[in-house]
Amino acid sequence: MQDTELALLIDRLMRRIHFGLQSKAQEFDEFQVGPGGGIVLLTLAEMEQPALSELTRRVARDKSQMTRTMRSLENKELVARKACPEDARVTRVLLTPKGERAVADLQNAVAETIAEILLPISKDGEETLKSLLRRVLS
Amino acid sequence: MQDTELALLIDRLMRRIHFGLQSKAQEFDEFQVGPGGGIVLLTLAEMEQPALSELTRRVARDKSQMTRTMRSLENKELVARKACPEDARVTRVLLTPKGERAVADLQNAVAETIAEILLPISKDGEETLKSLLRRVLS
DNA sequence: TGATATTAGTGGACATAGTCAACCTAAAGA
DNA sequence: TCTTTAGGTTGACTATGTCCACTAATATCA
Repeated sequence: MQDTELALLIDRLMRRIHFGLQSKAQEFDEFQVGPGGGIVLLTLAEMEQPALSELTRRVARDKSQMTRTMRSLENKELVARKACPEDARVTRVLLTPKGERAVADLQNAVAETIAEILLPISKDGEETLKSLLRRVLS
Repeated sequence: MQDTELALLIDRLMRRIHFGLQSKAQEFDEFQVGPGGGIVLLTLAEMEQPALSELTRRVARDKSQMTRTMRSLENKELVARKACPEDARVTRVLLTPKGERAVADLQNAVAETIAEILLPISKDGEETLKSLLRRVLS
């Protein structure tokens, strides 16, 4: 028996998160970064001034798209670029103070949404879920 | 501390599945249904001639987009529409024999991809993961 | 050292997917 | 009957994704 269930479950969960966040976008997305910019910001917040290429690998998007997302975030003054002395090809990316605030808002909204969605399972279940996903993606 | 980890994990897993499938698209996606059509076909395969509106709710897409996806699948003769006698507004959707074959190919490819991705965790872990997701989405 | 690959990043062109509003028809409710 | 609601379609627009070409800087290795 072919097991395709997981793929459909993941897709549906993704949509749930998406709609949950969208419904409160007015309250938290004051800079209108949208889903694309949001993922980049949240990921960036977990890294230490990564090279753009590292960030790109982490979010698993095309580098050309990342160029455009970065430009948009830069125009909103949420992120900044910094030259890398050791390697003139790379640009390091960092959050501006304004970006830090945007990230905090994003984190609140995402955490709230996730909490709502995870209501049907226990705290233990949630931890198990995350630990399994972490292992899969490690 | 705000927990946004799950959202990022889900996003990354989604991308993994996406790339895994894309890399073997030539082998299985002979009708070029792509990710959008694929999700619809797989979901449809699990339902009994649903109304288009039911299918739309299940995959959580906009109804206008579903109209277009359906047209594309219909042009490839993978799905067919059927009038509903009880309610003249609804159209029921069903897989054609050709569509059934496409679904079988899709299922193989997806199952194979999922299996590769889930290598780091045990069979038990996999079951736990699915059961947690099922409960969340129930 | 110098020729050649590789890597980081940008830009253009195009395809796919998502969103929103208007619209039509059929059914349900008052 | 009049009004409301649900199922579907269409159009227009935005956002994402993908592919390819290109520049500049570094690595590799003869």
